[in-house]
Amino acid sequence: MSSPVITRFAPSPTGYLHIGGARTALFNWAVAKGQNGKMLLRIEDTDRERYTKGAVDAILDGLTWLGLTWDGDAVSQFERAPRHRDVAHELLQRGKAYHCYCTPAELEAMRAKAEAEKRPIRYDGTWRDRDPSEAPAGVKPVIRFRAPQDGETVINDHAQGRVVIPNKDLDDLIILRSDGNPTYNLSVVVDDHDMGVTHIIRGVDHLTNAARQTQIYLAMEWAVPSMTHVPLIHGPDGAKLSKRHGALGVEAYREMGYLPAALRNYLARLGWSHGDDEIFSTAQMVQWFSLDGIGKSAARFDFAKLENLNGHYIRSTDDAELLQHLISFLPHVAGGADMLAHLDDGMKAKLLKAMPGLKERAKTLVELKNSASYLFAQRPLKIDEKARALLNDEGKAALVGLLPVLASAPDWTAHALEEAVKVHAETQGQKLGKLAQPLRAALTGKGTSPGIFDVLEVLGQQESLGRIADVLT
RNA sequence: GCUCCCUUCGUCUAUCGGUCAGGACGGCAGCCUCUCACGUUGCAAAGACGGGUUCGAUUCCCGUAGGGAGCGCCA
Repeated sequence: MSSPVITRFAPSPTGYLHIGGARTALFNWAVAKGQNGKMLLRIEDTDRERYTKGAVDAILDGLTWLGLTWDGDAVSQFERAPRHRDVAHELLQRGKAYHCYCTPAELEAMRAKAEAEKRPIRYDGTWRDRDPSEAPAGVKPVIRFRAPQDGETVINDHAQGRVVIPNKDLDDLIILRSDGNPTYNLSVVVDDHDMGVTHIIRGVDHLTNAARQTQIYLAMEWAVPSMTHVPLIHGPDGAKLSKRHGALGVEAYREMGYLPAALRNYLARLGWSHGDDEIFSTAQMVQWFSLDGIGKSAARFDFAKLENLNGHYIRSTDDAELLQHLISFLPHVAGGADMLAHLDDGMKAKLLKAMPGLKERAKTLVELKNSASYLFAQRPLKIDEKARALLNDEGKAALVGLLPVLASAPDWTAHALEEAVKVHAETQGQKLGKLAQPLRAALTGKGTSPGIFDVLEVLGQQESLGRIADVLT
């Protein structure tokens, strides 16, 4: 019986779930699900100056929206500080750590000097072997880890391979601040150990930390977990993903109208692959997912591909389910609240009927919402004189003559109504569609059309339309 | 500056020494069509560069160039 797999996602509460973090969470989640293990959640909230409750909630909301569930309660790293302190002191007793009395000013000077002399910026070990009796009065010491100076530290990484870092390049890091609070690298090691984490999966930006953390594991004689450092996600221009690329947190993707399933699928394919498979269900992904499939190089975020994928998911989602997605999406988009206010049971039924036609041409929920807006539009619709002038009597007569045909249309979508017109036109040997075309162009300027349905409304046929509506509903 | 990592079509990627270097998005062209969309057919498009190893390198090794990450009493 092999030991259960325990992964963890450990974000710091920055106020949103970064898209890179979302992918990291997805990978952790997939590994845990696929191995029948657990994914734990730990909030790295030790920086109290930045901490806010809202920032934590944003992360939890993001994960929840994405459908990534965690096991047990979220662990607060801050609350575990006493335990971290204990370990720091144990390290002290083991001779693996020591007090350092350098002041921040001295350290700053040390760094400046090293930089000026173009030397690597590292702590010079002033207090590493100095007798504590020489400690200056009135200076609160920090505790530094006594890192090995010779040899090398090896990280056997599932994504990066065997990474070797010379120990001479790693200095004695502070593990306990002068105010008695632990620092990140210590806390992470202690927490991962105490939480029983077997697999650490995080961004490559932690690779150097992995080396320092490995040294701490070794000093405590703890088993080093399996490590996987996944490459970062870059913006479309190849630079680090940042604010100017628009979207940052997953809530932004939500607002842009992407479906969680589509985002999961897209994110999974960014840095990970399973042969030529592009579109797969989350269940399939979980089944296929393997740390070995993770690549080494950074990937650029491609909105066009995400959009294409999202369109696919919108089209293949069940109508009723898609309606639910749309409804829960509305509060997050401009103008959505207004639509939501008019969404009584009757409107829901109409929307549901219209869904087959609507979803075929929507790549995002925003587009779905916009194209559905004709159902909510204030009647009668407006038409300008220019457009009206373009309609000759022949065209009017032809369109009005279509009313009976429209009444027999199978559903409420503009598209379906147009199909009915088409069939009629073919049957009658008339090119009625051609008549509607110039009007549509005139109404819309260009681009998407309101459809025959709205065209008729514009023509002042509300009464007839009312009758059609009765027949249809 | 120092350490580590990366480099296949524009983008995401497949390939685990021998392939006409495959797929997807995007692009272009055609079909379908009253618009958009969907669908569909086809086309263009890649191994950064230079050395090795080998009968044979995209694949293994070294170097160069370019890119990225890290180097806090932040996480």
